[in-house]
Amino acid sequence: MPDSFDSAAIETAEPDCSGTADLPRRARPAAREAAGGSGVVRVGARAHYAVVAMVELARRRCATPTCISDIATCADIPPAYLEQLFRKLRRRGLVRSARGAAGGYCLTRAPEAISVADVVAAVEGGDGRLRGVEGRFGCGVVALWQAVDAGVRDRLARVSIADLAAAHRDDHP
Amino acid sequence: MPDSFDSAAIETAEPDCSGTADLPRRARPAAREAAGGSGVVRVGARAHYAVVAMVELARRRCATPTCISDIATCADIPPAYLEQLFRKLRRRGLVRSARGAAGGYCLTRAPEAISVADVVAAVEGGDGRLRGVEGRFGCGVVALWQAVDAGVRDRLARVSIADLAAAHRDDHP
DNA sequence: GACAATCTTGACTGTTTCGGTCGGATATCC
DNA sequence: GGATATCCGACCGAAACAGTCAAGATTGTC
Repeated sequence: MPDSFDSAAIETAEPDCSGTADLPRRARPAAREAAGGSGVVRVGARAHYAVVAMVELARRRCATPTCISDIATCADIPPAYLEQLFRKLRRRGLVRSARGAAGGYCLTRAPEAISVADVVAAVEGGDGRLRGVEGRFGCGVVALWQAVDAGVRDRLARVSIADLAAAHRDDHP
Repeated sequence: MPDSFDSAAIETAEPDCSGTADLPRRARPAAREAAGGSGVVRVGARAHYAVVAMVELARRRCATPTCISDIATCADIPPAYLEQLFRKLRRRGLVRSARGAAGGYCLTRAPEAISVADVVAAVEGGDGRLRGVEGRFGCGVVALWQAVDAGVRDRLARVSIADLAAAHRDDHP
């Protein structure tokens, strides 16, 4: 992992990834929003779900495809919602799908070759650069926003799904 | 300016800050949203307006307070909207207000002592840390989001309103 | 003191985004 | 052919966002 973001500072709540198939799915916290503390960085459920799902997919070896409900129950993500996320991931060529019985998804590349930036861009519809504020009054201000965004994009591009999977394995050995 | 975010790469569209008091105010682009290119950094109108307004306030020397309509017309911000932004800035102690005729706002501290992070936090209601995703499944993922957010906050804390005002002066000498 | 300029406050509105769901169609394995 | 999966689009409620409005309070100026 290039940058050391200390994952040791986070409390480890073991997700109990096997016997929670029939917990009250409606009673879970509906809004899992993540508005930013900085007021500029905002990680929504979409991006978070997508990255977690990809990490989960990386943990399973790609011999046989993994179905959505597996990952959904394991990572506690609404299956129907995860489905439409995987659709976007597939359209971006990050996962491959197998239809029909015993179907599912698996990564198209090695997890080392998939960056978090890739995943987020796929699911957020990120077409690239910072939109909306370009070329307006306060050029210096706009330049700042763009520089910040570029920095974040650069950072996310340097972290791979494999990195996160390894960190996850360190937390839950 | 600590970090060099190249403001020279931005085209300079002179805002013509004097004779535009009566342009068709309703006909301007209504939605000035700024969703992020990285999918994680999002600068909305609130934060952008607030920073621009503070820079504009820093450009005027604080001998006499500046009224909202001045800044609003100059920076092309809806006055009524700017007003409620200044309210939040005042509650955070970033600006001081003078009521009555010939009233207005001015900075409470030197612009060198006000960071962009201060302004954004004031106007976004940012109470500090990244909310929402803490302590959930995918600890490594959460740690990444938090690290990114901390990096951005740190960067914004290192850029002062005076820095931006100077950059603006360089663009429009 | 009247007047005008300005801040102060809260409520209000219309649009967009977000998180999530639903129903059906299609493909594949047993 | 049935069970199991992906696929697809439409739909929904709630929240956030950008912006407006209509009062009232306060002060300088004439």
